[in-house]
This record gives sequence, C-alpha cells and structure tokens, in this order.
Amino acid sequence: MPELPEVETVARGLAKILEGKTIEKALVRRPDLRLPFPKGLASKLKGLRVLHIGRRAKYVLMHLSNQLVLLVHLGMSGRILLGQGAAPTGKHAHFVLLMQDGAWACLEDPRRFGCVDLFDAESQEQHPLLAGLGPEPFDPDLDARLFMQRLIRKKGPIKPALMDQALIAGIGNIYASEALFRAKIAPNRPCNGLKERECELLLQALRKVLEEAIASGGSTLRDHVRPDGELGYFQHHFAVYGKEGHPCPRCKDKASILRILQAGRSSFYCQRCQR
DNA sequence: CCTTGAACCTGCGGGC
DNA sequence: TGCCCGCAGGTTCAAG
Repeated sequence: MPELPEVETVARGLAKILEGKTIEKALVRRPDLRLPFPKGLASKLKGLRVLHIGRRAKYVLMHLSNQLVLLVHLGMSGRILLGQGAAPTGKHAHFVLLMQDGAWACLEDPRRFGCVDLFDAESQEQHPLLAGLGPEPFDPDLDARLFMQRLIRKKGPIKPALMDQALIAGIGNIYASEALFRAKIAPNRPCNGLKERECELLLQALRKVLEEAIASGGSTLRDHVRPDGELGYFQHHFAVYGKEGHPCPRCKDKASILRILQAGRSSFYCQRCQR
C-alpha cells in the first residue's frame, strides 16, 4: 500500500501517538527483511524518546533522542498497526516498539520487502538509502522548468521515469498512472520529447493527485487510525489504475482503459484522451 | 553511462 | 474443493 501519500499518512498517524513518548522496549521478531536489521537495534532503542516523526520519499523517519534516526520502509506489503497493551504476535509482526505508557506500534510485512535501519542524525545526508533521492514532489524549488530538465535527461518512456526515485521521490506505480491520466499524457511518451507545458501540467497533476490522496487518508479515518489499528489505510478513488477494460471517466469512451507492461510493471491509461 | 528483466517473498483471486 | 497461474502499491542487481 505504500506510496508517498500512504507513507505520509502513516508518518502523521505515528507522530500523533508516539511523539513525546519513551521507548520501553523494542522487539525484533524476525530479523530477515529485505535488509537485515542493524545489530543491537533493540538494545540501542531502549529508553530513547521519540522527538519527531517525518517522511522522506517512501521512508518514515523517526527522530529519537541521542541524535538517532529510525528509518522504516514498508516495501510492497508493509503496514503499521497501533494499539495498547498486548502487542501482536502474528507471523508477520516483525518489529514492535513498546512505549512506557503501554502504547505499541507494530510493523507487519508479509512479503518482507520492507526494511528498518538506525543511524546518526548527522550522517543522514550520506545514508545509502537517502543520498540518491530526487526532490520531493512538493518541494517549492521544484518548478516545471527544473522538472523538465530532469526528465529530458532520461531516455525511455515517461511512466517508468516517474517511478525513478532519483528523478523525483515518492511516486509509485499507482500515482504514476493516475498523474499521467490527469495530465493527458500517454505513459509511453519518450521523456525527451515532452514540452515544457506538458511538464508543467504533469507536475501539477502529480501534486494534485498526491494531495488528494493524503487528504483522503487523513479525513476518512479518525486520527489516521482504523478501528483495527491499521495506519494509513484509505479507499481512494482511482481513475485508471486497475480499471482495464473500463470506460474512461473523462472522455466516456467505453472500454478505452488499457493495461500495458512497462519495465515489468502494469501501466493503465485511456487510449483516447492521453496522447 | 543507461535500460530492461529477474530476483527477492508471501498471499490472493481467477480459471479449470 | 483444490491446484496452478498470474498478479500485487518496491527496490536492487546483473546482464544487455
């Protein structure tokens, strides 16, 4: 579930509950996610206070006392549950933070594509997972011109390029398709053929769709937490993603939403109104 | 350099 | 009902 909007919603939900609290204990139940947990993670976390929780790209960053940062990535199937009292013990409950007041946060990730890391705040710029990331979509310094400069350096089609975290951070398979639909740009258009006006429309579309998804995550659930404790879940309405064979919601052409494979991932678009 | 494809791992839904 | 296949919102690494 995790692209930028979902991770943002998770980070906000975690912030609301955990900020200001102290970690009583950390449990590492299954250490072999995509990357191994750092050595001695649990003992290093014990007794630390949660100062601030934010997000960079698709990473949740928990700033802790002692100048440490806990990084969490949700992979494809990761989610975070919040609760009080007894922490989950399911087979995918890999990592749990138990707080001194009885609250807990639990990382569940069946496919184990996610990861957790702990590092010094001062070395954040050089962190291997963070150093190469492109600008945030909402970075005010990112304008249409700069966006185009980055895009035209790419050779291939626009859709996979949007998912390149070094070009722009946080966009995944769903919102790449959704933004291109809004901007009326076909996913197979070569990056280096895009006009500045199209780059401008695309950047606007990206910001709009991400913004709406974040708003939907924040507003549909009280405090970003579902009754079952899951963070960051929402049912956003997608115009094209997963809608192969459906009519286009804009031009109404029936069965005009196609699915094609690009760089091994499904892309959805309207064959009539995206050019 | 850059791009594509396979790999990582588990679960789910559809078709037979 | 059960099995096999394809598919899944991410990232990395090898091969072309």
